[in-house]
Amino acid sequence: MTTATDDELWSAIGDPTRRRLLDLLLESPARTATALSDRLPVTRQAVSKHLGVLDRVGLVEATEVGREKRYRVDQAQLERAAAQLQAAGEAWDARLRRIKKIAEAIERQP
Amino acid sequence: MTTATDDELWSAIGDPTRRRLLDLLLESPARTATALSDRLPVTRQAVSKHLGVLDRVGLVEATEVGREKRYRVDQAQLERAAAQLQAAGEAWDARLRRIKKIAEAIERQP
DNA sequence: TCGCTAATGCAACCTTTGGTTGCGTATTAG
DNA sequence: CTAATACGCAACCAAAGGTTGCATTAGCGA
Repeated sequence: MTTATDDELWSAIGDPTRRRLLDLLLESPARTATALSDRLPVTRQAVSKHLGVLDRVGLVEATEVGREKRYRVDQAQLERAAAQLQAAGEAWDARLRRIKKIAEAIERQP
Repeated sequence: MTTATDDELWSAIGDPTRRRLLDLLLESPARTATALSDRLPVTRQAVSKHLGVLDRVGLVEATEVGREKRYRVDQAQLERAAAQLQAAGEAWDARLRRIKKIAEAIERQP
């Protein structure tokens, strides 16, 4: 149920800082690494590395404007990621329910 | 939207090996660390450490039987985690939709 | 135009964490 | 009783998140 491609996306959005980065980019697009680092408890370089990761998996894209580099979220990709999160949650939920049923069935016949 | 407690659970289920571990424990409960490591590409010690993490956040619990220690999933806790996953996915989805609407509205008025 | 400031990128380094190997201890099987 | 098995602890390794320091380049005001 957890494929290799899954893991790539997971590790990308699995990091708290990267999640907050995506969050910030969603509420105000086209921000630069420096601007983003102002709103996070980490340095610009850390932010820059994270943006690099997000860029490599295609969750964000950047356009260079003069001396600054503005990032924005790739909506389609993030939608894919969000869908996978929901699916993962639902999958576990379903399995838990199945197991709970089995457990109850066993309890009913001593 | 992403609280501190969130992060604890995220980091617990954010690791691929831990996710597979939970998966294995769901399909056949009360397995030992050694048995679990047989079905994973890592050593018993690695599995043991992961089980320690999962135990600390309350996702699994262990009962000692003689020389072995059997682990099982805490259903209530995993349900909480699964719910958070779904919620996170839905939250991002909702924000994306909102932004998409705004973008379209802007495009319609030149 | 000149020089200063602001935004990036690159590199070295530290720390945490997932992972391994090796060893010692305890419990169970023969 | 002895041997095999399940576990825990400790040292060690590599990758990843994070920091500091420095070099580079683009914009802006005098």
